[in-house]
Amino acid sequence: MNTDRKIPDVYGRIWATVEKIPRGRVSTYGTIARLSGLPGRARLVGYAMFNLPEGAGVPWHRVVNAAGKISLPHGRESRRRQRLLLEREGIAFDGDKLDLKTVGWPPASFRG
DNA sequence: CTGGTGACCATTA
DNA sequence: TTAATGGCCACCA
Repeated sequence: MNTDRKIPDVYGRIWATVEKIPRGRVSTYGTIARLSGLPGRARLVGYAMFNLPEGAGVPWHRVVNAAGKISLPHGRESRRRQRLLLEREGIAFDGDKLDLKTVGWPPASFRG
């Protein structure tokens, strides 16, 4: 394969995990990191999202922080777009945050 | 090499 | 509840 790739394949692994988030659900940076085999590297997931090319087909909007809030800074266009895309999928917001217990993925009942 | 930054998170107080 | 702290690691000047 490609032994002299410039982009770390962890990016591709992270993006592949994000693609698994079903419509109407959200996951967190830490969870994506863990499911990608990169426990404790939540910041790397944020970095991978930041460097995500547009039109890649990755549902980046379904990734929020552990507090259940959109992590993009205020005033940024993509922040408003993320909220819009989530509400479009039927996700309800209470102020700035959503309920991870309800719309979080994987669901809490995953275990067992 | 060093130091700063960031779409993070768990712990502690 | 908020705030501070340490850990994490790719990238850049």
